[in-house]
Amino acid sequence: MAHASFFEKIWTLTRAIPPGRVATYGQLAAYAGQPRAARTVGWALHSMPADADIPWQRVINARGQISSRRCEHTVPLQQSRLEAEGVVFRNETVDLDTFQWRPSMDEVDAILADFESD
DNA sequence: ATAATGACTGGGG
DNA sequence: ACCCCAGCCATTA
Repeated sequence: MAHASFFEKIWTLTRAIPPGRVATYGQLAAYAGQPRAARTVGWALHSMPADADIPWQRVINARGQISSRRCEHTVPLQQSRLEAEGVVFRNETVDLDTFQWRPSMDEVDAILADFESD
């Protein structure tokens, strides 16, 4: 993987989120090495290649709610995609205690292994 | 090199 | 619990 950009790390991490689980922007930012770059994660997903097979719907905000109001992906679309995977919404909110993806540090390292050897 | 731009977040009121 | 706001930071729409 040549010159691992922050965006590429975010895309790779997003692809690793299992179906039926969700991750938050801040969570992925931290895994990518920038705990304070949550906003940049949203940008990374917004600018991901259209042909890439990335489960963008599995990334939501720290409140357990969908934050895609401002982009082409409508909230209903993201919610329906998640519900199709088994994620339950209650009052437009996902219970993070139940559905948040919680990989071990080792798993995260393995997911990003391709970037480390740069 | 600078400024602008968000699919954010945590804390305070 | 809810709303608001200042701080955040990689990338360049």
